[in-house]
Amino acid sequence: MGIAERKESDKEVMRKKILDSAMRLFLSEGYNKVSIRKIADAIEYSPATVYLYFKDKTAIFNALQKVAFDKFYNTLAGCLKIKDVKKRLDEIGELYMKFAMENPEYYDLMFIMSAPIDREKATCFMDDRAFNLLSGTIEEVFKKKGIKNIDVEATAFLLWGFSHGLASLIIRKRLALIPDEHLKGLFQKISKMLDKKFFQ
Amino acid sequence: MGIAERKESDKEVMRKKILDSAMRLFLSEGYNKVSIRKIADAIEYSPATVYLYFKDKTAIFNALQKVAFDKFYNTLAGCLKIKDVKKRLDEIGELYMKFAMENPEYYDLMFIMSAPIDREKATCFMDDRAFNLLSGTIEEVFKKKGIKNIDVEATAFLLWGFSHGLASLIIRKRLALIPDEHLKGLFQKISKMLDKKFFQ
DNA sequence: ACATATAATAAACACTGTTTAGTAAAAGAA
DNA sequence: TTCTTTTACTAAACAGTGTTTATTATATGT
Repeated sequence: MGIAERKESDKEVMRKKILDSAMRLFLSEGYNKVSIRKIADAIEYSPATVYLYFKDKTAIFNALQKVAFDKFYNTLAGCLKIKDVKKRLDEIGELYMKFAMENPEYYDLMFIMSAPIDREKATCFMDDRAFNLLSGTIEEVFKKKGIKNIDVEATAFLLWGFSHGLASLIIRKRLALIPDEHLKGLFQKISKMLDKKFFQ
Repeated sequence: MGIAERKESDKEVMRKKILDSAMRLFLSEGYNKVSIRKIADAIEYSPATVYLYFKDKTAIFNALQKVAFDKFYNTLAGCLKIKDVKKRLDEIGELYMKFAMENPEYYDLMFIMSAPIDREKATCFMDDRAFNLLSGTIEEVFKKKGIKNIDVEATAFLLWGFSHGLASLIIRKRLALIPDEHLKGLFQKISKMLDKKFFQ
């Protein structure tokens, strides 16, 4: 059955080709400017061919989202090289905002964009991996510091909620009137506040 | 100059007619499904006529955004009937989330949607009115409780950032896997945490 | 060599935002 | 009132969108 296998791998190659083009277009021009025709042009096939490999445009969207989540988790996982759990937690915050600011299109794709989402798949919930990394680290910090009366899940949601709130407001340009400098200072000030109140 | 005035008021009537139709369509079908042709159909004029009253679709978007911000501020201002400033602050939080959950399309329009935004206008920055209401109330609470070493602006951003983070994740269905019950409990838990740490 | 299954596509359908050129009615001037 | 000008409106077109269908050429299985 060598032919069937080769065909299967050909299909994979083609799918990857489509996704690569889609992601390139997506990152350079934004989601709403990615059309099936442009993707087809880029890979030098007809628009209809794309539909032989993906059910519709949202199937492509979902595949791209998976790519973004992988990149996102790999970035956050960079914190694991830091052994001090408190410093590791700080690093997660840093890496989270850095990722959002440097990869706004990826961030948009994962957490903001309103293209139809697979409610079946767990990926809509931040990506369990990343959330577990956060709450796991918080738990360790609490353990190390002997903090007992604070709910870990609630704290994780507070930190994530705030970070996402700020990141999404910035990405969607709702804080465009506030100078970058001021915003950065604000974020650091709030981080210190939270640190003082919750982790000491 | 009676004629010129009547013409001016006719123009206003027409603009309002367009916006009413646009908002109705917008609330019932979502922004991406509002087309100029549908608006034109609803008011029984040709699509081209719409362009005599609004430069383009984003001009309509901006006008609708203004309507949403007015409704939003009026809702939040309901907190002013409460005299106890601490309770008033709690009420702002309640009203904020209630507004977001009950009017997701308005909320989207104001804070999430990525249609081009007037960077000139202050409305992109939450709407100064609402933000001032929040930070003003926080300031009063701090004053009343004799709290001195906490930055008011930073605290306001923390509360807003967190609330918006959660609201936008819910509206864009990134928390769809978490049962409503659990989510509600989580929000209340976090509110109590913040209350204990920052306002007592 | 022939039949069948597969991969790819041209063309069409039903939409979208926006512009242009043309028309009919209203307003202003004589 | 008559004539000209301005205004309000629209049909039709342009260039784009996601998606489907019927058709063709090619590769596979017998």
